[in-house]
Amino acid sequence: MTDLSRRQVTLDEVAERAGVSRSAASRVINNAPHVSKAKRAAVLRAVADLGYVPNATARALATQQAGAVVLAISSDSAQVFADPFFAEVVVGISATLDETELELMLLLATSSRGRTRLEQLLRTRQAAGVMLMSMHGDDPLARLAEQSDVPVVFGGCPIGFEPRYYVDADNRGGARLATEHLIASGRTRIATITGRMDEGAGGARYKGFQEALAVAGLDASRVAHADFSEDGGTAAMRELLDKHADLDAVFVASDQMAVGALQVVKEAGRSVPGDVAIVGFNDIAGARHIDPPLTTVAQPIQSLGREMARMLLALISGDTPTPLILPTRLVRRGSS
Amino acid sequence: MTDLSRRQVTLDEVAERAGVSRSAASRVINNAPHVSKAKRAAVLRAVADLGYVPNATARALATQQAGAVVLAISSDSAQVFADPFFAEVVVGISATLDETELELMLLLATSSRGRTRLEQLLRTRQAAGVMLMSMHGDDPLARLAEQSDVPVVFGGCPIGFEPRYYVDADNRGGARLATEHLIASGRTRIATITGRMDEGAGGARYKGFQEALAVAGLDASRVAHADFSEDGGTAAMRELLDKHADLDAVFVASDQMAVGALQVVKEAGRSVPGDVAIVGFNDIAGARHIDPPLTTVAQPIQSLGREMARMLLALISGDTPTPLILPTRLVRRGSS
DNA sequence: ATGAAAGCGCTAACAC
DNA sequence: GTGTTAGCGCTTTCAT
Repeated sequence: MTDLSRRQVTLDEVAERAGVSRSAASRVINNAPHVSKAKRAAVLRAVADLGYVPNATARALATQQAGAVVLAISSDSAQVFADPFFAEVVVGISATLDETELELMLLLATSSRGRTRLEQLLRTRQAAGVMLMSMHGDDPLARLAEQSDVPVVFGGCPIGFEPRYYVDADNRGGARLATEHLIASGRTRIATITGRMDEGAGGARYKGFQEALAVAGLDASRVAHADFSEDGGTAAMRELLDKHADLDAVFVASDQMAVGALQVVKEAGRSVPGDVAIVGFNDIAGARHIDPPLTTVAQPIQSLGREMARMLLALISGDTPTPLILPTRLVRRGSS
Repeated sequence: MTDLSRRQVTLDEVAERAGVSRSAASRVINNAPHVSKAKRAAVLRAVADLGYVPNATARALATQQAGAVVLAISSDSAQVFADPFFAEVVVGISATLDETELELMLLLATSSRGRTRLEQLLRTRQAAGVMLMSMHGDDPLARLAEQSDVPVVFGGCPIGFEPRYYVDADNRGGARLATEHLIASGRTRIATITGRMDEGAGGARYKGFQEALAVAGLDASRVAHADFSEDGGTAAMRELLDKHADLDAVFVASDQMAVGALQVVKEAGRSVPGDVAIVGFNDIAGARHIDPPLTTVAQPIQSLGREMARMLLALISGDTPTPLILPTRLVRRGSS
């Protein structure tokens, strides 16, 4: 009987059917106190009979609080979202949100339209909260987000400023781990290919690399900068081979770049890991299948999503969480 | 001056500031006719001064139409969304939606809660439209979606029934292409590893395989069923090698499975493509980097997303689009 | 061309 | 416990 109802069933109809006032019905729906057992039951029955589903829009308008949170990816190209990384993050977020009434909106704030939308979101309280990823520190939206009165959690700590609330992977620690591993296996002329230095992850991984080398008293001058992409890795590795022909290992700040770099090294006639050891970062799905299988630093991506959502929920309910750094770990495979 | 406004700026405030009635202001905002040039200008100025942004919730309530569309992934495990495939789809969808006022909500309808949410979405008009992916034909939600009075477009044609509106990749054609390529290169004892046969893509790819073999008058009995996953591919390949030791080629219905299969073939001491040629499906990012690089069938994933969104927009605005099949193409690499 | 008034479906004060 | 009332911010007849 609930099937045929094309029209929205209203609370008034439920109330009428149950023979109670609208407020009583409302109280039952939101299981608030001050309703007699009998009336409560009557309302519940009416709800079932009529197939009542509260109108989220009306509720949002009345309560002045939105029923959705937003995951916004702020970046120059929508293409970055194609990185499997985000899909994993979304799975984590979704898992956490699943236990609430909140919906998840996705905003690829890539075009100027998208950015405007994000800006409006931040200004008006159309969303219960916002999760922001791929934010560059110098992006004005970052500041705006920080000042906004809608709760905002950053995913990844942008370079240049530390947001109040964020969850990030331990990029620096992971890079140290990787570099120390290289050192421990006897390498001494260790290079690095960095990611974009205007991104938090790029800077942090570079810093970790430097630290490890400093502690060991090794030379940290063999560095080439790239942009996290495979092609970038290719170019950077060529540069490295060119300028620092003596290198015997390289810490590459992303697996995608490592793939490109590996190719170049092999084409240059050097063996991996014999002549040159390589360690990547991210543990992408393909990492174990390239030849040789890539040693890399894995980060708990789904947890990242889960924790971002959790932190946002905390913020929404008025708590004051502290930033979170999630551990990374080294996955040893053949390339080092 | 627009910065400090913590409170929502209302239309009334704009109207007052502009010295006009609320209706006039409203007309300007929605650029409706019947407003004098002077008043229009005044309102526009007030909007700019105050930093007015219409309240989407209130608007939705008044107009009875939602400001968001939903992408729902219906599947037993949230994990499927981690497939990079969806990220690409989302990029496509987002690109199309970017030109509209519609927001994108993401619903991983995996838990029973998630499914309930999807169901309610379909029953109540809380969303302007819904895009449904990974639907199994026997899922009751599929029927419900088909009857729902909110516009629904399917991504991928579920097995068992053909939805009114869908966009799909040419899975059957792609599989034929792949198999024909194998035949053309002289293989005669061709096997296949299928995906889940309860999914549209799984069935269609298998059918394409059969067709190609039938046309060539070749035996199509060498088949093992798997579930699209790498582990599934591994197991299926073992089975195949066991039961049909004479095979000289295999069409694998997904790259993930192909990766597993390739491994098994090599471990069995057979060379690829010398002894056994392999063709995959999907052209995942890693396909070109495995050894040997994987020949595979590529589908236009972003286009899939774009077209789904376009079709949904058409539906929302009252048109009656026709289903779309997007072409696939063979990407020849080393494994065949 | 213009403004007044009546909702959209819900919640929340407030009286009883 | 219970019901009445007044909004939330917007759109939309309907008179003027």
